[in-house]
Amino acid sequence: MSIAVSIVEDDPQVRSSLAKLIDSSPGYRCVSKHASAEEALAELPKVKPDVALMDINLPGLNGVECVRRLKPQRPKTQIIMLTVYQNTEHIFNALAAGATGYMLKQTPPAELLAAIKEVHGGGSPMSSHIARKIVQSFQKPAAVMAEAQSLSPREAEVLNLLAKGFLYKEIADQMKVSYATVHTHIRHIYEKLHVRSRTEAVAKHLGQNRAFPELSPAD
Amino acid sequence: MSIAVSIVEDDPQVRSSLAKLIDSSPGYRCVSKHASAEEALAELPKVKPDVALMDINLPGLNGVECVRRLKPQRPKTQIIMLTVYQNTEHIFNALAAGATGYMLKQTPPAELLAAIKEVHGGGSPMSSHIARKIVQSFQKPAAVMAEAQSLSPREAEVLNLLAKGFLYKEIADQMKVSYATVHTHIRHIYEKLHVRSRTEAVAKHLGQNRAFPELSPAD
DNA sequence: GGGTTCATCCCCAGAACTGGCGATGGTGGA
DNA sequence: TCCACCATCGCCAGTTCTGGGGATGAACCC
Repeated sequence: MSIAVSIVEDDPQVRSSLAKLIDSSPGYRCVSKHASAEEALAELPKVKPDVALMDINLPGLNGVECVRRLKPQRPKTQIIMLTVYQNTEHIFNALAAGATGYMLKQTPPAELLAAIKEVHGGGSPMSSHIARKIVQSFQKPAAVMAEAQSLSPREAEVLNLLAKGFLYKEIADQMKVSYATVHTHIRHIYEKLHVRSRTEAVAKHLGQNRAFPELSPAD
Repeated sequence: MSIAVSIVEDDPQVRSSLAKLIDSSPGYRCVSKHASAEEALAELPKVKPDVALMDINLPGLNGVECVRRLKPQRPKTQIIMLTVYQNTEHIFNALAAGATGYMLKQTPPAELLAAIKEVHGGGSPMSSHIARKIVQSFQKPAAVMAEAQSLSPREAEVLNLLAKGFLYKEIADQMKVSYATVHTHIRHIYEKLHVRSRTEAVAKHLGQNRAFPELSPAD
């Protein structure tokens, strides 16, 4: 059976050329086209496509919001964002909302078809630069790495428990040491990481300020 | 100029067949082969390859540790992990350590060559199932999403600032409201997210317990 | 009008955290 | 041997957070 694809895209030209590409390729069929998120939200649950190509920059409700609302209703429909935006915020928001692929609009037709097949087969296709940005989000800055390295094993253990929101007392119980010891470890952690509170330490530890790297305290 | 590739792999057969593949493909050349992480750490800074293929399961120092130590010395060398492990912990650890690609050993030769080219060209090649797992790590569980949705815009704003480690007073200043208002918002956030402290709220907000989803307080 | 949600502000008491000051014993390197 | 680091434990003062109890006005919907 061919892969059923829906298109959500406001530009009539792009929309019809995508549809044409899909319908003219064996193994694929375009089952619906939508000019707005609102229309897609109304129609897609009935159409039940395998894959949806979703523009981000839609008039009215944007593509990310559309994904966020659509995904709970149609978890099996795999959504590929198709956009010109390469900034990390858009990427993370789209993926967090439930998209499984993220391709740039400039992608050549053959690659786009391959992406549709890949997402339908359990993969997560992305343009190469997008993939690199996602991978980089796992990599902490060298400075943070160096600081983290300076923590002793015991201190690292405490930091992990701190990050889960445990109280000092709970950490003490789990590590089979006294409250005072936990307290001391934490003071050392704060010194080494140059922070003044558990939340700052945790934010640093989780490599955070990922999606929203605006500003931080004491900077 | 062809792409200079080094191989770090303890199995002599796999090692030599990889080398053979690379050397017999135009545009690629195998510049060194290493049977252990220790050897690679000593040699690679001299060899200066463009790309290194790294096994995870090495005797002695493992591949992830090797990457962690190598990357600071050779930031330009792009490292592709080549392994049989598909579990998320290995993947995240490898990427956090500085690997930019993650391919399974069963990958067909043509794809492996494409991956080398891709990583050298600024991408991050990964086997399709690996990519999906990485993307899934951005997607928060439905329950957390629902809770997050219930936050008012103002509360969401407070939560973002909480996540950066600001004090109540600092949040108040930035939002141009009183300490009491921040306090009230935070109490509402805690109620809606079912947490009892800022760190728990932040952990939930950042969709954390990603890499280490062991246990959490009050579970 | 009545109900709801939101955003804003206030007081208070108790719990938890932060940051000083200690201390001991063990381990491992210079 | 001495020094550095680590892990463990203690006390105390001050700060910050948590969780109750209020309150007001505005906006919205039925």
